Amino acid sequence: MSNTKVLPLLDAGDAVAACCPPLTERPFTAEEAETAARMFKALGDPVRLRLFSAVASHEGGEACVCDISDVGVSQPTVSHHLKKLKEAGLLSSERRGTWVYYRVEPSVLAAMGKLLTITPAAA
Amino acid sequence: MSNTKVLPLLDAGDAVAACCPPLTERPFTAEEAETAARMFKALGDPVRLRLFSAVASHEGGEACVCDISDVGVSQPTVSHHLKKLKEAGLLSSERRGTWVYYRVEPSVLAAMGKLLTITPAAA
DNA sequence: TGTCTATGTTGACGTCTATCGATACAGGTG
DNA sequence: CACCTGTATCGATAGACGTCAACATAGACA
Repeated sequence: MSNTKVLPLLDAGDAVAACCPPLTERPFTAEEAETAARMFKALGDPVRLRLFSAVASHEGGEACVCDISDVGVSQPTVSHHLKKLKEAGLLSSERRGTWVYYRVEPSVLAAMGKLLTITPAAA
Repeated sequence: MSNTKVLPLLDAGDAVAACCPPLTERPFTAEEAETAARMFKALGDPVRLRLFSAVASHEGGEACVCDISDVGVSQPTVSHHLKKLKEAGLLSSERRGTWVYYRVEPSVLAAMGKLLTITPAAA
């Protein structure tokens, strides 16, 4: 908490997109695991997964908070989870007038999908 | 081995494999999110991710504990994390003589990959 | 039998995290 | 300006989690 000087949100996304080979290709290094685990961890909470899925499946890949906040937890908790997803590089946000819109980072989604690819060599 | 039905490991794997559409297809229900989040959470720790990657990339998709336990934590911690991966349905284990071998569940890996597929409708 | 190695389990400890109510901030409307 | 709505932050708290040392268990071998 004390060492949160700056939040490198965009860097996180880029790092994730480029960091890692498929899980089945070779053993991850400590660094690769650290980077990739950050993403998996972000999706490792049911509420966050529902929020992320709601945004990802929304028209245009973006959604207002008011459209997705019906997940059974309080408003501060929703805000907290959206922040976590942002810090993990999975979502970006933009305020337009009264409402705040969250959007998925497609490159990150693709990178995660590649991680779970089954390589011919390992199969 | 005694047929203790304590841990429904295979059920967890099956549930994961069949539970969920791509994240971008429609908002997850609470139940779907609960199931899928269990997997992501299991991979959301750097040590577990390294262990899983080590097993998945090992010859034949299986590895002895002794081959993968060099991840910078104590032996009990390695055992603890392997257990977690087992409970999440990502790995299965089998004792052969002195050593215990862990193997990846390929169907689960494929199911997770499908989760992260970008559907044409959402793109 | 006893001993050695490989792996799992237990119990404890410190840290992280999900959650909430209260509050602050931002922007629209009157 | 004041007021209302949508969203973020703060502070507190209960529970989950990662880690280790100590101990337990399973199999191989003499």
